[in-house]
Amino acid sequence: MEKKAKDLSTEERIKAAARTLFTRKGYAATRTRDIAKEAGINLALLNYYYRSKEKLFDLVILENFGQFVEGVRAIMNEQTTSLEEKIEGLVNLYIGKLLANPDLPLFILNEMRSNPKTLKSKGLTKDMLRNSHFMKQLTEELILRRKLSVNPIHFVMNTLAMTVFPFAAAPLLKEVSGMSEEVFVALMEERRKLIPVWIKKIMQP
Amino acid sequence: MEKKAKDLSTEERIKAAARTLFTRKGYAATRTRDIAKEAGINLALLNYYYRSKEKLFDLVILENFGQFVEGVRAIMNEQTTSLEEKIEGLVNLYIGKLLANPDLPLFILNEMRSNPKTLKSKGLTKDMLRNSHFMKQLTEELILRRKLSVNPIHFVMNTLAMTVFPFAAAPLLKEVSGMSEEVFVALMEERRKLIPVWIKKIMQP
DNA sequence: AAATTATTTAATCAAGTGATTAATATTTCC
DNA sequence: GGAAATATTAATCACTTGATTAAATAATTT
Repeated sequence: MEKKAKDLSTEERIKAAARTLFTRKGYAATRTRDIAKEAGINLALLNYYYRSKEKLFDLVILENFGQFVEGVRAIMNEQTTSLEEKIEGLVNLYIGKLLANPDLPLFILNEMRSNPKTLKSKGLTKDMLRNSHFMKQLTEELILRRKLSVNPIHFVMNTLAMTVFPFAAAPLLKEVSGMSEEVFVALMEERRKLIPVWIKKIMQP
Repeated sequence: MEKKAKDLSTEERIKAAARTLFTRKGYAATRTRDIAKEAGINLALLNYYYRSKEKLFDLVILENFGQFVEGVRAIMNEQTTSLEEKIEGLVNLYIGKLLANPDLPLFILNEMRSNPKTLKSKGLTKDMLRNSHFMKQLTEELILRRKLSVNPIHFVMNTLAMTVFPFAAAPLLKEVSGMSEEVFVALMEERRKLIPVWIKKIMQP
């Protein structure tokens, strides 16, 4: 079957609909009839193409985790960039990703809580953090050069926290602060530059 | 009926079971039969005491949001403490809360994403942040004294991010770093002192 | 002790859900 | 053009789920 220009195939439309709804609402709260309606197809086609709701969900996990970690390994293991440049790269990567897909953080956090080994089986390798050039540089900087007795993991947590948490908590932050979506997005754009500066500051002895 | 010493009533046991499962798994993924089994009761009692699954869930939301915001207003509006002391109080409050109930952050974040007005109808008032003494002190410190052109909301986000995110992301952080639960808890305890220091540092011009 | 109220249970129900299927339509291949 | 393959649909099914109910038991009140 020749696909129409600019249009997805039925198979792709089902997967896109599934991804949207599973990411936003989770597995249990998403009905197969919801997916069919979102995709604009008959329900039987979901089973025709994907065999079951669960197999479709497995695909969505694969894609979401793939998107979550895409680009990380390259940044973390670039041999010619400084620690500071790596942090800038990582922060920019994630702010860009999450502005485009604000439902992703909660999906990842929820799935990791339900199935902690998911990330390992979906592409996470040791060189994304533990055996990365980044971690080597961070440890050298903190322990050897600055003689800090603080565990370097704190700074990894802080970098991820300041970058990812605002997206996961956006509805909460908007409610407690009264800010609009526009203001929120503007703050996230500001944080591209601010977060690396803050991380640099808190690493000072 | 006289309740046995040290034992909850049937009604309380049902609510405790519901809270455990709803907080961990969410509304849709929790079956009423699951709750009945967890509470050790016949399923009909759930409807006898609470009328429906949804009403029971509403109670759990009320309790969880109540616990989430308990203590915040007092810290935020204490007239005799400094900005720094408020930050220390807030960080200690939340690290204590979340060490005791690590499932709470994701529950709150999920519920806020599903129903953004929930917090407003469950006890959030403007004097918890926007009209708080804390916010007044923060704005004064940043704008008037240090002449920073950075939106004070960034620091609120950072404080919450560094405090809450590690708990929400604990499975992810343990997986990428390889640390154990014991190491994780130790790091959280360290952060009681570290986070206020970091916040102080990033507020420097 | 009897009446009343509260609690508990097994059985059952209606509605919803994920999956299946026979039939039909469309597209591709020879 | 017909056969084969692929795609699609409405109807249906078995099972699950939240809720209900009649009956039995326990506790409380009179």
